[in-house]
Amino acid sequence: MSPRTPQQLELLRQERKAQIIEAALEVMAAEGYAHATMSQVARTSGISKGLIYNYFESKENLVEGILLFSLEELKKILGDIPETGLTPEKYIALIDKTFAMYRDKQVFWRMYIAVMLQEEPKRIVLRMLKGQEAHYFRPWVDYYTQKGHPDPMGMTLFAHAVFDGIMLNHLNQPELFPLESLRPLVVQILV
Amino acid sequence: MSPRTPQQLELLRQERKAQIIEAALEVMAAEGYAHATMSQVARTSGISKGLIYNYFESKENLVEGILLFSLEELKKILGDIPETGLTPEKYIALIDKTFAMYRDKQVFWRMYIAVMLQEEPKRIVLRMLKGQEAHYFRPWVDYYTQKGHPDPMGMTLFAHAVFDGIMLNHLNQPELFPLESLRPLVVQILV
Amino acid sequence: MSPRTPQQLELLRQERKAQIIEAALEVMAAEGYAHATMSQVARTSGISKGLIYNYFESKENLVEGILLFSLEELKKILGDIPETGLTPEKYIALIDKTFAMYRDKQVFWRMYIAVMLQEEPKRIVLRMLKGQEAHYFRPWVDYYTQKGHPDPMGMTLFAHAVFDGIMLNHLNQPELFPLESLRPLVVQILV
Amino acid sequence: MSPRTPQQLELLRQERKAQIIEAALEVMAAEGYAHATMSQVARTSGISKGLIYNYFESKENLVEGILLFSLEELKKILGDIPETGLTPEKYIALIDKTFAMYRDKQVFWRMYIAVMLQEEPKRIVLRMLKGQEAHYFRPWVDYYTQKGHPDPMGMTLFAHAVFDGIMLNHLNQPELFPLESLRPLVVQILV
DNA sequence: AATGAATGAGGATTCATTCAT
DNA sequence: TATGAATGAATCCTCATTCAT
Repeated sequence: MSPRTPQQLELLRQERKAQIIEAALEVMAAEGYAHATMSQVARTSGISKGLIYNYFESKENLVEGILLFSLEELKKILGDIPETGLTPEKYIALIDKTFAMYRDKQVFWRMYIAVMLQEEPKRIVLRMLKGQEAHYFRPWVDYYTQKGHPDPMGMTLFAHAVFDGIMLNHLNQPELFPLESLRPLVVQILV
Repeated sequence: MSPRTPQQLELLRQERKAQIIEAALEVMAAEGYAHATMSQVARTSGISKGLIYNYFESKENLVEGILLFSLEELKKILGDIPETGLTPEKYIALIDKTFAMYRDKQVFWRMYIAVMLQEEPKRIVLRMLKGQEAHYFRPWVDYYTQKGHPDPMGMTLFAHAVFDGIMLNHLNQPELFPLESLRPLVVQILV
Repeated sequence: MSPRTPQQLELLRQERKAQIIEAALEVMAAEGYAHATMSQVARTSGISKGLIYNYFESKENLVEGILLFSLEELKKILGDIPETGLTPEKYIALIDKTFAMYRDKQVFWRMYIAVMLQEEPKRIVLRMLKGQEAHYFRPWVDYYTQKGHPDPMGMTLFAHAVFDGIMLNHLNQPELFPLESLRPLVVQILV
Repeated sequence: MSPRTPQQLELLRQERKAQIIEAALEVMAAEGYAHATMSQVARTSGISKGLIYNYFESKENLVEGILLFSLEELKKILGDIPETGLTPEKYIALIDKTFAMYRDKQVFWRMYIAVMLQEEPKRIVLRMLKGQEAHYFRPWVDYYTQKGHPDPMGMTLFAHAVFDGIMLNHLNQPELFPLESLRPLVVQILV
């Protein structure tokens, strides 16, 4: 037979990569970054160990891949906010979408924090995020400025701290931190 | 040399234990819980590996020791609040003490989160904390009740989420999350 | 396109084989036999891994191919000596040609020795050479016999040891073992 | 019981190290550097894999250890020659001792060459030898100068090439390169 | 004939824990 | 009580070789 076309190969590679990332996300969520083994990822993904190294040159590199992939997912939540700005309605919708993610993508959040707190991978993430904060925070700063808040940047940071804190606690003790009952307070204080 | 009295021995044990915990805290802060090795702890503490196992029966057990030790430290911050309750002045003082700890004991907080997010050690912590939340949250619930807040428990959780979120972000990007400039907002919204 | 004739196909095969061998020689010279990988050979030669296995059934087999190929090259240096015998003039010319090879084909010599010293490939070479030494040494034995040397076979071995020793040292420390300044001595003692 | 004294520990470490080197030498001689596995070394030495890494931080490092150890052995052969210089009698004795080593320490020579030809470990060896050649060659240069040889340095290199060439060939085909029958020629031509 | 994705056995290395002294 | 040598299971990673296309 004739060999696969470059297009076919590219497609195949994309699929495999997604397959590996999905499995890695699952395993690392359950075991934690350091405790998860490449063998587990291989078994879970149904892909041989060797092939994984064909796509990611090391375990650390795999984590980087996961993070890149996940950040793309996160961006989707923001939707057009970075371009068109925040409104109260959009803010509330964002809160709901974010809370939904806290519920459904625990996998990612757990890894995100775990990774954040380890020196090595942190550098990877920071490199990825560096210089994007200003751009990322912009809609909030504008929003609180328009609302006439005396310290828009401070309020922006405060708002983000609230989200991270809720996420962290919900991750650890979901029943103690029920998102629904926190929602009204969050809306009232932040929006 | 005359044999030591039991009291002296007990004192010696306590000192050694503190010495080990301090070293472990230092190593784990730098390397992360999973990446830190018992050999490093031994080298840093100046105590032989064998002897460490005389004081802590496993690495996990050592982590438990660190957490117990650290929780004691944390309790000191609360002072008499659990017994005598919160007042606005005490609340503000508590905020300042907490922020000071975020600055000075990054070591502990880093490990605290890292540990929180790994399945295994988490159970240890949870076992330690279980059933204490009600008791621990009490002063806040009372405080917000007295203030006439419509959802004292929700506000209590919200307040704690704020603290955790600030801590998490300050840990990762201290210059982006300056505690001083957040302080007025925190006081205004929470107290 | 019209189908190629069998002759064309055979020619193509020969070219491909040479292409692979050349690349393998290059890679193995740089990395050493054991450290060189088939993937590197594929990349360097511009021929896919799969196709390489169409020409050489294993890595070991590829090495054998290289050696066979290289021995042919070596034989060319000897020219008609095996048939017509050695004369002083021919001997000197041979020395010069050999020294030139030490300079230009380091690749091959390095691999030659590396291969010699590893048990597995050595067997391959020995199998190839077995029984040829007598034939190969003949011109030297005859030469030293005619010169009236009391131990022609010993002198033959001695001469070959000299060449190998020079090659080995020149390979490792070219600037310490300058071939030109050794030439007069070699001529004087061996010819 | 009381712990071992530093002296006891040092002695123990020396013994273990020698034990490992001996086994490694044996395994690498039989299998070649690259093909030898740390597991084999462990099995042969009767020492656990883990402990080997307590003494040598990597496989490459182990090779370095072997070479250092072996070079010491080699120096013993030279005896007082570096200080007191060469005489014909000493030269002949040296030839005999060297030939004896070619016979008995094939292990070392094989590894020596193998290592020489691999880029990475070569640097280790070169670093060890660098700048020692002049000192090492001195007795030979003096010897040939006194004999009135027109090119003492060239003759020195020639002599060393002879030894290396004989060693290389004897290693590969001992029966074809009988050291005894080469001895008279070597003595006659070099001494 | 040609490609490179896929496999998996094998090898280097780490580290919690034990144990002789 | 105190030491650090010793163990070996567990883990990451490599690479010759195969195979679907």
